[in-house]
Amino acid sequence: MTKKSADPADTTVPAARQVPMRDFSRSLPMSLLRAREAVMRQFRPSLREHGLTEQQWRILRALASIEAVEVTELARTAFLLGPSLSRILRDLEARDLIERRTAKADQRRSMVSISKEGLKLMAAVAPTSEAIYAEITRRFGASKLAELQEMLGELEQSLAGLGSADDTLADG
Amino acid sequence: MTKKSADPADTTVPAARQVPMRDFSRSLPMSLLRAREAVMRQFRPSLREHGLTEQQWRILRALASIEAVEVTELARTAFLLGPSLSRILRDLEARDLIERRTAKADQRRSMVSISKEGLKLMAAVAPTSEAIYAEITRRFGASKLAELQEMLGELEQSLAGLGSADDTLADG
DNA sequence: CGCATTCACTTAACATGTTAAGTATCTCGC
DNA sequence: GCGAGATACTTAACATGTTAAGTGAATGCG
Repeated sequence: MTKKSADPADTTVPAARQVPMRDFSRSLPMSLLRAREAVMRQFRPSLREHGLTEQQWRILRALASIEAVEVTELARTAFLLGPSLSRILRDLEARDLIERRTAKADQRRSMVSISKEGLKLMAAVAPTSEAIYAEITRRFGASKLAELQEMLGELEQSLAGLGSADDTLADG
Repeated sequence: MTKKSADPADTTVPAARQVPMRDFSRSLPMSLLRAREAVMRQFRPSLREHGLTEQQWRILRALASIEAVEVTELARTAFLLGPSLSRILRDLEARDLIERRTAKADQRRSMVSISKEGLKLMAAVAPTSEAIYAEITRRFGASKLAELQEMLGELEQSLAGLGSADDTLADG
């Protein structure tokens, strides 16, 4: 732990230390991953008590503020890929937390909405969830939190359209 | 795509709009998730070309700077859970990218190190990876990037020891 | 020593991420 | 109105995340 072992005079090195790269643990992806994990660790226990995973909760929340959405738009909102969403919707429907009906105008489209059961579950989870979020805000600082979110948004913007030319998740 | 289809005249509202919560898409977990995805989207194609996943790459990078580590410490460094690491090490070993030997002092421990093949692969991937990182830094701004990482670290610190009392991943 | 406990790791089971292929429906040009 | 292409989703296949249980080896205590 306290042993750096990055000693230039270390002659016992079998193979390593030959590929020059940034310190791995300080890379941006790792920072983001660790930060997000630190945050989600706070929420998971509460969600778990209600039999919900993080993604299922995202979907319910996305549905709570609207009447009904197509699957594709829901995927964009909840930031899930189609296949993941497809599976989760199947399960949520089996649990009667959501409802699905085929759009009249376009038989390909499936309109998804939250059910009465789903709303009841949300009402049960929301207070705890909000309390946790409030505690995180208190610990980190509200203004700092806002600033962080601002920077995260800017980072996203910086990289928009850099990757694949056909970024499906891009905001039309 | 350009069709919103959120018809206000749809009087068939089933249930929604009854659970008061923050705007879902502006929650901290979502911001972190989107930001990280925006970043990783840049790296994945290059890694994929070399037959590596993001996690495999994390492991190789973690191994490149040391001689050998126990699996448990590697898990902490690469920020992977034991079971995931166990599987990935099995695969990387089958591909001769890493080597494993049981510790003499403690037969339970398994010492992992990167192989010559692994180093060769890293040497092949590193340039592109560094170039991508440089481009991200250029786009977002070096000082802003440093500031962001600083804030992410603080966020982590804020939440350390809030979740489970026995946070195994805590830095000793 | 004997044995319960702890430890390091693996396996198992289920859920999601990710890419590719499949299916049904729609659109459009002709 | 028909057939090629686009669209909206689903299924499939493989890899990882996550939790729980299993296995073998070390520790500690009587």
